[in-house]
Amino acid sequence: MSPSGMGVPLVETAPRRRQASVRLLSEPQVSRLSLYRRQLQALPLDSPPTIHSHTLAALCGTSAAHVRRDLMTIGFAGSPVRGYDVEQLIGAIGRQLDAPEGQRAVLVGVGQLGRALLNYFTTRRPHLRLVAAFDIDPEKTGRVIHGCRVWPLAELGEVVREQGITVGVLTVPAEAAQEVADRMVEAGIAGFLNFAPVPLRLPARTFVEEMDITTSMERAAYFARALVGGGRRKDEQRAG
Amino acid sequence: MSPSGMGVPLVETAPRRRQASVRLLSEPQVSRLSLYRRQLQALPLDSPPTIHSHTLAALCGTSAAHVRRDLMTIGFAGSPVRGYDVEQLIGAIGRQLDAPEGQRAVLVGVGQLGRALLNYFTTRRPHLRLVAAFDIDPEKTGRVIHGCRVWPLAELGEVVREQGITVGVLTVPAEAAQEVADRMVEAGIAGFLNFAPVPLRLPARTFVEEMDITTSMERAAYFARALVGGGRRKDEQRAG
DNA sequence: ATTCAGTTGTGAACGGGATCACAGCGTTAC
DNA sequence: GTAACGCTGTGATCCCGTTCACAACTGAAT
Repeated sequence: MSPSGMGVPLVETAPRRRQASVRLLSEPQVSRLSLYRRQLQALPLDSPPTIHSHTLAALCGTSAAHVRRDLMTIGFAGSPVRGYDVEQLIGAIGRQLDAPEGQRAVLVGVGQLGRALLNYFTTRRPHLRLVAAFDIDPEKTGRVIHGCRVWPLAELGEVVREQGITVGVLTVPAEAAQEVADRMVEAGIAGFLNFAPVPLRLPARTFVEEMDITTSMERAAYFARALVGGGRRKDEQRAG
Repeated sequence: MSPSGMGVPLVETAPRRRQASVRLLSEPQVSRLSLYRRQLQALPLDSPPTIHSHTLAALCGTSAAHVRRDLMTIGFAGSPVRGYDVEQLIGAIGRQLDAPEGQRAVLVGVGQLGRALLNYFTTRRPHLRLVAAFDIDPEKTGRVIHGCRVWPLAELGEVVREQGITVGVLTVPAEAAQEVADRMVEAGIAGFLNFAPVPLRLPARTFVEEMDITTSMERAAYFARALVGGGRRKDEQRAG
């Protein structure tokens, strides 16, 4: 589906996700920390001010050892009996994950999925906000969708540069994805959420989170089959 | 927030993704194979009938070694000079990933995101089809959205059981996710795509693909920052 | 004061996916 | 016919996230 057709160079390709030169946190760690924080923030008001690794693990579907290891990595200590201070932990995670000055994101491709995501994000946390949307269709531009103004695609570079935006959500058709992504990189976007069903080929010092729904669906289907069908063929054994 | 509030049991938790007792393919392998197939099917009509590992790797953003290893795993051989036969490879991948009789999926939660996903999938491949949607809101039920009928949530069990559906997409609010998921499991669904921002706690012999958009966004933001900001602090070195 | 239950912090071991490197071989060119 | 190129198939290796296991410690109970 690449626009360049079959003219794919024969050079050996690099793995699709580049890492930071100095990587404080691993990818899964960032995911888990993000989840820890969200679960902690959603705790009822009358819950105790501290929480055990057990409990947090249960809330997040991980193991206690995992939680302890992650908190150790970010240098957050707890009390052997009381556990971890919830408020302070939320702060510590924020200090790791969030830019002190906050970060802004744009969304490109205001189709149905794009609109759904705008809805998802515009009312979200202040440290990471979707501040603009873009589309090539003149019918869609100018409007404000869920509190987010839709600009013509042509102005992407200007808006992104002016506001120092670093994160981008791609919800354009597959054919347009690579080209649009290139323009976003050029404008200064370094972190991508790619919902287009095409792997992006981007320069190093760029991070792409592939949100390939079709592939995810096929994974779910495959393992659904492997789990229920496969279990009948072979002696059942607890996962572990 | 888990409906059970703080009453989380103190038992040690298991890792959140259970594996098949006999696992033919690993999770990343299934993802890649799914992608290989899609890219192969999207090849222009005038492309050669065979393809090299190099080329396929470039199309999919992986390495040639990776491609060869994956195809070796599914027992598909190529010619040392011509490469892999495209048609046959597509067939071989299908034989691994697809159920011979096809698989059906349902979607629960016909909000904006749910509708966008319905749009995405109803016109898709025959081997994995979204055949029904469910919602608790009487206003939404009865209608047909993108060729997919919306049923009352109460009839979920019946429909899923009758049609032997094994895959489910969850696009309900966080508060409802766990409860709905439990009902889906009970009805026979074993593979989940969970878009609700809550980790699901499901029995073994069940597979959950967490599609946590918020977390993914925070990941993208974190690494965007680590890549462009972190590189200035430390000596730049190629990712490797 | 002292004991004890239960939790944290962390070195060490484990496991598995990614990558390397090269032998083997089919195809083409001459 | 023969040589040589370049791709495939795969054992071996590497690397890193996960898990284990236990010492150290804290606070409560007595």
